[in-house]
Amino acid sequence: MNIQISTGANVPIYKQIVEQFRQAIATGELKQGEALPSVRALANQLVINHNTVAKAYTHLVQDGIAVSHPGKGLFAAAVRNIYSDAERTRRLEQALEHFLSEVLTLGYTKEELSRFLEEKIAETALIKD
Amino acid sequence: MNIQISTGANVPIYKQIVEQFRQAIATGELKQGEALPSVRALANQLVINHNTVAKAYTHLVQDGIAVSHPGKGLFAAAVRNIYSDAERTRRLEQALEHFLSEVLTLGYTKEELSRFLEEKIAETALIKD
DNA sequence: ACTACTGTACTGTTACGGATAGTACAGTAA
DNA sequence: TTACTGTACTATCCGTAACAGTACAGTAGT
Repeated sequence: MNIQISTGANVPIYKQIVEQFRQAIATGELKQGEALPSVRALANQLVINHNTVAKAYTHLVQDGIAVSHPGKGLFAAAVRNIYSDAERTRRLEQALEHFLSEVLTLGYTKEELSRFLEEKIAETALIKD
Repeated sequence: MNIQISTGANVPIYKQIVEQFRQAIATGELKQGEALPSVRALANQLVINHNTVAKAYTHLVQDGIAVSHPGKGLFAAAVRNIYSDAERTRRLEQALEHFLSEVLTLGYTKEELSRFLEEKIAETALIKD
């Protein structure tokens, strides 16, 4: 796992870590049962405080995408639907609305948008078909 | 203009205001030359500090989607492309990647995603065809 | 048993952003 | 003159992020 953070971004470090592990597990880059780097190892690698990594890990556990074995480490959980169907739909709708709101101000036409989206989805790896 | 804010959200009030005016102007709900509510009027209406509204307004002006006439008020600017083509593309790509990243963890298939997107784009009002 | 690792849990401290309150000033218009 | 407009300050409060340091119990190899 190659985690990268940028301190200049307006998004907190621990959220960047959470996001990258979320994605790695969702895409299968990190398979079920595989161990995540230890809090101290990752903290040392990223030159940040181990508490910050620990904070990210608690989020991963709370989200159910990683399981904790105190004394052993953190491990990627089984890929499964964490949310209910309603929650899943709600999150999708919210994400989409946020995206459209962003794009609205850019003045793209529906055609341009559709074309761009289809392209991007097609080339996005590891979204199951 | 009916601005609504939620204090419970993790997004700052001033950003909520900016976002809603951005959208209102982009969609044409707020036409060029139309006046925005005064900082104090809106602050009073939303029961927030007028400095918070002023902060939102400075962002709108900086973004070029509203013009300020000190002593008179703030007015919706002409709808135009604020960004260069490169910047426009960059923002679109970034927004899309963020969206896909969000959705990736939800486990949607490409077909589901495509269908959902097309539907949503079609029903979204006022994106020029 | 010893050692070295693991996650977790504290106490402080520092820094920054968001929001508040209050005040002030110059421009605009009835 | 009066009442509005945006703008610009100062000061304060609170929450979050990140830091430093320490500590403890669980796990595993030697």
